[in-house]
Amino acid sequence: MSNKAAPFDELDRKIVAALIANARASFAEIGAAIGLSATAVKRRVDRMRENEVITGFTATVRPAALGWRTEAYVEVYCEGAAPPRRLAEVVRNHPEITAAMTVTGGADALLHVRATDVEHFEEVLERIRAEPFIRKTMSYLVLSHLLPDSAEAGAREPAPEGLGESAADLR
Amino acid sequence: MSNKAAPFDELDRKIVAALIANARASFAEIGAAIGLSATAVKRRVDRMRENEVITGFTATVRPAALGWRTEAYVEVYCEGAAPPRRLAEVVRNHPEITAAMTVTGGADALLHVRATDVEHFEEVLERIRAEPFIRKTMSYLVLSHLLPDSAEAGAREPAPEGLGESAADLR
DNA sequence: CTTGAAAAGAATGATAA
DNA sequence: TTATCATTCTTTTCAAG
Repeated sequence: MSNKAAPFDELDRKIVAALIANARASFAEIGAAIGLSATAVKRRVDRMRENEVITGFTATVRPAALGWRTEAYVEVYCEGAAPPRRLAEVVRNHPEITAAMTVTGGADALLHVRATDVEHFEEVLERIRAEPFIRKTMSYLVLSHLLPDSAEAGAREPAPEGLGESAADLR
Repeated sequence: MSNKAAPFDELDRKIVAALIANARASFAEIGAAIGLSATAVKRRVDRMRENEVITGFTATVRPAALGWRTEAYVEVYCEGAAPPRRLAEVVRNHPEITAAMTVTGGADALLHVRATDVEHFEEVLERIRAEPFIRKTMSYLVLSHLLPDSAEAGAREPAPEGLGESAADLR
């Protein structure tokens, strides 16, 4: 009664860390770094994609380079009970919302918003506030980042978990 | 007096969108989709990496699969004037902080924190609050996501910008 | 589970338009 | 800027330890 199906070992962790650091690294390269053949690495990656431990591979861009120079978090307060189903619909209507979640605390939801500039952000905010059951919003404009952006990068240390699973540091 | 050095055209935008959607796509594949040879695509990608329009390629993981089941945003209030330099130092001391920025509003900074569970989160919070000049924190635990995670993925429409540059939708 | 060989496909650099 | 071609490297499948 120990590990069920070798869900995630040290080698997997290192592979994930390598792919987070560089999603275009070759399997041979990763294998060389951790002492495995390219084939072995590929099979583990395939398995982790299957299990949705790895959900995809993406390019990280510098939003300012694409013209997105304004970033904000917006707390949303709704009329009465806010059904998350309905909130999700609203959120999808505004492409400038890049992340949205329900949270504890006074607000019903927290949105991450990107806009080209402050004028654009104001326009987005007005659009959001015009949605039927949004009662109030409260915005935090992002001034400067204190960490290298890191779209959640850099698996590091294992953290103990239930039984035999392990976790890796994000960032 | 129009475009200086072809900084970012429609083809570049499509390439970025393709790489955000799948960072492991081959240059030939991307080229076929947008009517360019693999070599031409590669050269444009090289240039965008050079310009740091594209800053890297990363794997997206499902944090819960790695044991990170608790997520929160934490507002930080400091004693007196909070020097961002000093704040950045503090932030780097806690690997559970995956993003941190200074913001407008009452708080001095907003942190994104990942922990394995609520107990771990409490421990992180205590560690942060024990830092010299942190006066107060206010936490928003994330309950559920309203959008598919998207580590800032999916460039879509061009948005007008200064003169002749273009921007792409994130998400 | 692993490795290693072999065919198919991709990356890269030179050449030329 | 672009495409084509040749070389090298990588991915992927397969047989087998």
